[in-house]
Amino acid sequence: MAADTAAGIAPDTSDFVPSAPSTAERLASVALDLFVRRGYDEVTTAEIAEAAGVSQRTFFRHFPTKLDVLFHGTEEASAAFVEVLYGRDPELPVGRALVDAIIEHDRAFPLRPDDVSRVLVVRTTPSLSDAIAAYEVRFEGELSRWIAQRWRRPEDDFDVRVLAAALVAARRVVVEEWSSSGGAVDIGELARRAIELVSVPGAETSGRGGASVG
Amino acid sequence: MAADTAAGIAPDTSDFVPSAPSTAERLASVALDLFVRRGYDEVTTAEIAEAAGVSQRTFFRHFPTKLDVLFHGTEEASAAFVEVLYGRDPELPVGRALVDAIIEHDRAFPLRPDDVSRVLVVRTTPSLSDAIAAYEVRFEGELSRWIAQRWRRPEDDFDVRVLAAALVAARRVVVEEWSSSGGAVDIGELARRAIELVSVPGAETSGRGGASVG
DNA sequence: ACGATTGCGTCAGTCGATGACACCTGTCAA
DNA sequence: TTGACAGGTGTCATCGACTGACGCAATCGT
Repeated sequence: MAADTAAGIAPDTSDFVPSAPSTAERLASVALDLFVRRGYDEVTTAEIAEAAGVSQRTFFRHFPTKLDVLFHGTEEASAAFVEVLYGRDPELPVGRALVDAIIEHDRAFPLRPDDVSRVLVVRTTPSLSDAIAAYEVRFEGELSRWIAQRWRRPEDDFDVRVLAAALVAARRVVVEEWSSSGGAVDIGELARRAIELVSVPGAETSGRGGASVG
Repeated sequence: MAADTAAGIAPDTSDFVPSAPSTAERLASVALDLFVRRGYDEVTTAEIAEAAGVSQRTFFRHFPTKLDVLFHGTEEASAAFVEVLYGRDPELPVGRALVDAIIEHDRAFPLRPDDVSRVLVVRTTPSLSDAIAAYEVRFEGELSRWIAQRWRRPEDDFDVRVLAAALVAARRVVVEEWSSSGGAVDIGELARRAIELVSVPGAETSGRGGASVG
């Protein structure tokens, strides 16, 4: 029966119709809509599946967990951010480069309506703020790799891990503050301020000055 | 339930028998043992309940979630740490006071066998590291209050939240590093090093110097 | 002694998540 | 054309965390 909506369009070799959302797309879209209207916890995966016209089993074939359907579509932005990060001038201090990356990424990936909805859902669901924290921690590894490369130190170096953890945490607060304003405030300004608080500007350069890292 | 250990002493005029573990105590003890032996994910709440001689329903009457049974007994230490924190000299810079608190708390609450087991369980259960992150975030609020008081700023001040988040994250790495060594390394040294990396020493005092925070 | 509280058992049910099996459809090679 | 194969799906059954409702028994306060 799902073939009616999806496969029915496939043989259509004429002009491509952008309105041929995949099952995953439909699930994510419908889910976000339901989450916004009734709250994350009040919506069951079975409901989402039904609203998308598929079985619950199919839901879980596309999204390993309920949380993943909420974050569908954010992976590209995350990956892009990492890329921007590695694109920064290796001579810049870590903090400065991170601020630059946040600003540039904001330009390349401005807030979309779906992002705003997502933030709304997260902010109105206490149990989700925990999940967010867990999500963020995964980014720590990524940032550790980046810092380790710049400092020419191993990834699991204590200093590297500490700074990565601190920066990820600071960035989380920045994004929180920013997204709770709906993207109105200048994220670059927030980032600059936050990172000045957390890392000594100029103390660590690409080669690591070692000034304050005793 | 707490009556057995604390208030239970009042009516108990005879000798107090320490070998009268409450149901919660028994559940937690049995659970930790099972977790260590077979892994957190391989042990069901029903098993824990059975091993403790109660029904599964009773398990959930004592512990809202499976995670809570693992962390049973850590609340006191956490509360004590907060107390130590507020006991620091208000004139000390935030970073320095935090390091002091970590050291003093370590002296007052050295690692117990159960703590070591807990760390082992957490470290061998990937899905739990996420949960840990979530747990840690709750501490952020506490630290925000503390910093806000020292800086005489509101709790939800941006700078306060950033520093709190960064410090909690740094502390998490410190505790990770320390507990993965079984408590062998000097946690004070780790803490000092980590916090020097994250906050400018001497830059912010009780009144906030504002030197590098502008 | 009596009503209230507390602790627990039992039963049934919800919800997230997974495994097993079968079906249908499109593709590609023989 | 035929047949093997893969991808996406439905159905059924089940697990495991967790909750609500009801009832029983020991204990506690007055």
